[in-house]
Amino acid sequence: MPRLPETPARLAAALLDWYQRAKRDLPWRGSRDPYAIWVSEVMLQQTQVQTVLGYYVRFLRDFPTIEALAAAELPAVLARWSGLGYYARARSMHAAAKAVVARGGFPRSIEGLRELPGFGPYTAAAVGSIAFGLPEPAIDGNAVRVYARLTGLSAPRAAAEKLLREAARPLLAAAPPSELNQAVMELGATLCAPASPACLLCPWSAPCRARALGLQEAIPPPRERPARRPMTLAAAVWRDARGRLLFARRPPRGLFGGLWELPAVEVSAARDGGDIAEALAGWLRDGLGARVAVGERLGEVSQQLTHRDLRVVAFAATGHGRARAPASPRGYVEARFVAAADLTDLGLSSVTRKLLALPAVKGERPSTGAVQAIVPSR
DNA sequence: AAGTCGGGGGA
DNA sequence: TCCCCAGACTT
Repeated sequence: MPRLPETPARLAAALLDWYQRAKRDLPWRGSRDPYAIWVSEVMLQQTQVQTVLGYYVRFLRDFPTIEALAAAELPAVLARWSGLGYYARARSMHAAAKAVVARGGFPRSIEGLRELPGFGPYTAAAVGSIAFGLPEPAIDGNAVRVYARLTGLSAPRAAAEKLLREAARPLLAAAPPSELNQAVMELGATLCAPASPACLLCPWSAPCRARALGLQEAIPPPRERPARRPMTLAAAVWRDARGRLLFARRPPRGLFGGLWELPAVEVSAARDGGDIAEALAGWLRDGLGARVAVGERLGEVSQQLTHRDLRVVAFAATGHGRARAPASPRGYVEARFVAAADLTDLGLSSVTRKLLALPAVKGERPSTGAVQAIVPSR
């Protein structure tokens, strides 16, 4: 069990003195609104401050209160989340907003908060301490690094989290919980960095056990991460006579759950050009029941995910006669043709935005005649 | 306990 | 290219 190297009172005093001088001015700092604090905590999960800033301001502008969020439709919420990633966060937040409004306000205990969708150990502690002053250590990636170095604990992150939460608990009784938790995370985000920590500026450098041992760069050990597997998709760029593009909505769970995208099918990564087009043609016929031909290859985009190396190849699809959106697209919940002006209302992933930005996709016009039809292979 | 789930910043 | 980011949820 890791132990604090100093009295909680002294550690807290040194940290808070530094925090008052060094803290960054961020939009959610100083807000007393539990809803605004909660929104920031959810957006900041696995996401750096810099990335969140713009999303946070726009989200609170469109959903200024928890009542507004609870009353909104999920597609509008996903549209505001578009590009931020980990879309389950938006789905959970919407569900939790409904629950909070229904019960007349946030629970005021850690256990109560933990019952809300999307409230794990960290988020419950962060919202509980910052909004309600509950003395619960908020253990995020920054806090693990700071506390592990302070106490000299060298253990894998999963095990370290629980141990450090208990080791840090006395600190939360020695200072205002809101300030203390935020100060630890600020320290981890600005000075106590994963590599090359700025120990000379750190308020805890004197008591820091890792520094005393010269192990500040070795603690905590790097996280094991799974290999990225390649994944190749073929996407159809299919316009109706009015130039609207066909989009399909993915099922609510799983990768890109609930988002809209150009209808696509996964193909073997080993296939190249012609083969991918053939696979797409077969899927358009069998999976969409679409009477279309696959035409020109319009380009490709790629996107690195945590565990996947995503590559999407876009092909023009050309219909015979009047275009009609498929009623039951395989692998999707629904499909419809969407005008360019209406795209801002849809939750789109970043890779879909990249596809739409391809010159050959943007510039493609409704086709009027001859296409290079590709006969699906059996 | 291990996988899954996005996307980007910074070295 | 690699590591990580104010993690949660499923299996």
